[in-house]
Amino acid sequence: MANGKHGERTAAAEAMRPHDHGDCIRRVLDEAERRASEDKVNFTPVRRHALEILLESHAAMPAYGLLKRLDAGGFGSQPPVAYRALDFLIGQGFVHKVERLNAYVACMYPHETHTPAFLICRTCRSVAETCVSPAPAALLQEARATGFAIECSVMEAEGLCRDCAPGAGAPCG
Amino acid sequence: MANGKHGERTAAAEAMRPHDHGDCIRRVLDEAERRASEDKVNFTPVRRHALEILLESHAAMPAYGLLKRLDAGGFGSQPPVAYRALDFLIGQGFVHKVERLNAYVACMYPHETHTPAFLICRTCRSVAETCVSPAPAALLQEARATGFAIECSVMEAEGLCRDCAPGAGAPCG
DNA sequence: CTTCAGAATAGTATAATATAACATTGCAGT
DNA sequence: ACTGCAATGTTATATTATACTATTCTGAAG
Repeated sequence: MANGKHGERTAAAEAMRPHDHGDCIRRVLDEAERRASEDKVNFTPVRRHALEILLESHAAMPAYGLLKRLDAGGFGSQPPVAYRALDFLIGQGFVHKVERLNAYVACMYPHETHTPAFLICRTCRSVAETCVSPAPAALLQEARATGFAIECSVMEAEGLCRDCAPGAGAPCG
Repeated sequence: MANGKHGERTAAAEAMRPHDHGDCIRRVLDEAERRASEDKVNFTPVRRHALEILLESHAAMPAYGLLKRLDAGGFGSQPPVAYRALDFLIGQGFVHKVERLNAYVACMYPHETHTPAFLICRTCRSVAETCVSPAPAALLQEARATGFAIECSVMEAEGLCRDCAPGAGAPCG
């Protein structure tokens, strides 16, 4: 099955097939670096390291997992360390939160502002990001009808990735 | 602004306009009762009371808010009381979890299995449920392309409801 | 009627996620 | 040097959720 560990097969959208993940990381990191200097925001060591950690795999990582890694890197062990880095990275659009998992994943499309959508495997917890339209048509329509102004949306589908295909029952109600 | 309190205006889909919320509650409760007996599941007092509490408003309620109310009703004060009731209600499709808020809302369409979608006001936290297709087209397409089997999906849009229309910046990154 | 199995509830403890609040540092602009 | 702001350090606590064990209730089998 897919497992999202660095260098192994993952189920992330563009990572369904084995790929040079080193390239993957470099590409995104370079883009982030470029965007940050362009926007004159402070891409500090802890922020950069947090992004590097999340980029190691296409799987979502919980905040406390990230914190542990940051601590190992000498950036401190208290929750605000991780949450501040995440706030920044999410603000810049370099990282997304996967609400369904309460976990965080590096954005694979940092070059464009977009509304992400995720395919989440309930078995291996791999997360595939796709880059789609701002919101499902039905929601847009309902919003128009009721005078609701959509600012951002969350689209997450849970199920089984190809590699986890056979057994078990649905996780949702 | 909309506020979702019982008997006042709310921004929930069918509740954008003032309505007889008593009818609203009765209708859903009756339907739940019917479905429960049809499915031979045990709609016990604590489960029923939990649903009644959530039905009081079209806003999402956190688990510990529900717990407090259940405790006030004599059903116990420990977290499992609320989470067990929620597990049941969600399993039956009578309640949805709003992932973005980590909060729970009574389903307004208990008569049909469906994938819910929500419009969440970031100011008044009102939640409007709409009843839509299983997943956004783009996700379905991506799923097909990668062999991912979608079992359920989450669609949540955050923004400003009509009543909260003017000021402030976006909450998302 | 008794016993047994399963569902539901009660209760305890703790895990996991997230933020508030305040102190300190370091640097850019004046 | 001073000042103002962004970032970081630190402590504490809030919020959300689950694991686990024991007990009670109820209905079906014997």
